[in-house]
Amino acid sequence: MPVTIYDIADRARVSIATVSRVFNGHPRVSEATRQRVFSVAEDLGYEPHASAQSLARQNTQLIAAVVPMMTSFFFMEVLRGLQDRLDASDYDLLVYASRTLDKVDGQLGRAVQRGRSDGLLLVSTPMTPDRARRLAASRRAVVLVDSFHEDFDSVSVDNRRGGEIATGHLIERGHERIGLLLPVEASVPARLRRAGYEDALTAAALPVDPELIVSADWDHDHHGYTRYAGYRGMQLLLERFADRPDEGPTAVFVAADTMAFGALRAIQEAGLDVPGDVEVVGFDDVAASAYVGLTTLRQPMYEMGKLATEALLRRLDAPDTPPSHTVFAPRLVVRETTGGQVAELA
Amino acid sequence: MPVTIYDIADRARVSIATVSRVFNGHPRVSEATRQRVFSVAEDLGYEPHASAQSLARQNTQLIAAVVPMMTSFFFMEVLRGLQDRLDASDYDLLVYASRTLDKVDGQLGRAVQRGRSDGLLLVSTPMTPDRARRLAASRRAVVLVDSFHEDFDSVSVDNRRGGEIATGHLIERGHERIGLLLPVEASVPARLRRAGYEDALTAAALPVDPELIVSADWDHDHHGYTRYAGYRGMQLLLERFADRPDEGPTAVFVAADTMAFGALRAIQEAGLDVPGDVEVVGFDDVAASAYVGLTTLRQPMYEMGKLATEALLRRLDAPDTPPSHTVFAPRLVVRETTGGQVAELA
DNA sequence: GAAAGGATTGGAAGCGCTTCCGTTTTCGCC
DNA sequence: GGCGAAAACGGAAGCGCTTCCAATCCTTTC
Repeated sequence: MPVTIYDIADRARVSIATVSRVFNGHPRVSEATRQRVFSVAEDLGYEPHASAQSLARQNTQLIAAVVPMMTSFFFMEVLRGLQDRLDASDYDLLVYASRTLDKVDGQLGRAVQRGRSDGLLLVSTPMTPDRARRLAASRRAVVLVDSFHEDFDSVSVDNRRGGEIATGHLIERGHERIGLLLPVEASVPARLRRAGYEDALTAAALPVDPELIVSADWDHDHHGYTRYAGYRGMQLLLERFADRPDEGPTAVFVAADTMAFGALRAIQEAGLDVPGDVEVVGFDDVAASAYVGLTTLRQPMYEMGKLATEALLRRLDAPDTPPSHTVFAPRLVVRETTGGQVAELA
Repeated sequence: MPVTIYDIADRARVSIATVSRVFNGHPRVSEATRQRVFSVAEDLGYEPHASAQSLARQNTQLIAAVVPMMTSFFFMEVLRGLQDRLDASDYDLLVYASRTLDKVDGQLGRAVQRGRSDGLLLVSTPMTPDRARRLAASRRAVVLVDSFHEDFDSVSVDNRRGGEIATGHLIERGHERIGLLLPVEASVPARLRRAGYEDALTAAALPVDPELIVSADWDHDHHGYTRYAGYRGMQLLLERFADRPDEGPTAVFVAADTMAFGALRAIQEAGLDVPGDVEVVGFDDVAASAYVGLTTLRQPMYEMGKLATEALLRRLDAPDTPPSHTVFAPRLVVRETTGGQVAELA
């Protein structure tokens, strides 16, 4: 039933080798036979068999993206960038989306199976030495998005600088007691953002007060990048200073917008006003942030996805280039939560 | 360099047939050789070659999801459902995400290539006769999510009923002049929601006034499912009644939450209050809706993804069952924009 | 102790395509 | 018209695995 190159070869009175050459645009085929083969193929409704091609060519035309979808918005934007670039190539996309980081290794294993994909895009996946080893052993093209390892191409955002910018913005606005809300400790980007926070404080000769810092270590769903984590975290922070309000934070840097939404709610429930009593800065600039008027740091997620794909495609046909690392600086977007204007609609 | 079953066969002193049997859990293999083969395989770091397996078995262990990502939230939720169910199987997921519906046919073509995937999940893709033909011709397992065709399994939500519920809710709250904001006309779910809107009005003996209806036909990005489309649409609607305010709408049913956000902004900019002057109901219940307090209709997106996958897997090993159709009823979630309570946090 | 019968195993033919190596054609040119 | 080189094509060997069929090996059973 399914038509193969043999059927075409028969009907077009050529060998299968020639049919194959025609379909692969091989130059050494006469125009006449090329036409004939194409027309027979058309008649029979022939379509090459992807698996057979993969096996024979030893490549799959598939690239695999491994993505812990912690914040779905980040993921979506990166995916859009990916997909847009991929559309212009003839690779298809295999997605391994895990809800938590513990599943990543399992997914990685599947993605890396021989004959499954030609290249890997690892998004927001911390590079442990073990993972690095497995990836290297798989001898596959790999590009890291939103994480870093010197052996692999990477496209990321300067989280530390972002933390510094966010905190610096609050310092400039006159705050001295600045809270920090983080997801789980294990999150690498979060650690870097924290480092930036500390950098900014230190640069301004302000103390780093552990009392002002809360990590949502109890919340492992989505690795703490949740509205609830922000809500609870903010409550905890406020409770700490319940009996000595003037020592409490007058501003908070929340390491992720999704968390910031929860934090805003908690502040509101505590009877405080934003930005009147507490100013808030987030990180990510997810879609809802503009609507809510949240000041935040925008990561060029779409561009990151696009660039990463670009890098992967490049590496795919030049495997032995030394790794390249692209770092984007996040951009501060000032909105109402730090006294900015009501944002206009895009 | 890469190790194959031949290498294992050599070292384990068995034939490749036996190696294959061992790896496929074939019962007719003695325990002794099974052990031996496994241990050799372990030593050599053997891993089956996916493409070779696909070719030999005539199946790919891949399922393809074709998804126009009109509203990213909807897509993400469905994807989560998909992925969660798939994790428990040994299928991997190929994603064809197109930004617009015109690209769908191209993606479909790729997804449907022989030897690419075993089954297809079509999300939010209107079933034209042409598409139905192509799918049928591909002889592949197909499940439709958020769309319908009698020849294929489908999992969808009753959009018409949703429109009716939304409108009915507003009617119950005493409104008689109820606006309707739609994305592009072409959108099938939107058409159904509109039909439900008309049903509800008719059932309440209220007239259907075309002046109260606006379609964002100018906005083809994301098929009109954008905040901007809602913003502009609402402005248009308000402008229409600028000179005779008492004939204008006292409530609006917006066919998608993303659009509703824009509509809320437009209402606010017009100096009107929600819900005081205008009440608003959306559709979808995306993440931001709860935060904003938008009354809306919740689609069980996650469950739909999960169920669809379930159906696909079922069909994959019983291809000749008659198609099944699952319809979920959307659920009304009352929030502030129609005078509901401030929602508590999840 | 031999025949019957089931459990194990090996041989070999695919699965559908690519590509290396030659062989046959064709064509330009003296 | 004949020669050589380039162009066009065919044969056949893979790619790495599955699986049918037949051969071999053990147990049983009488």
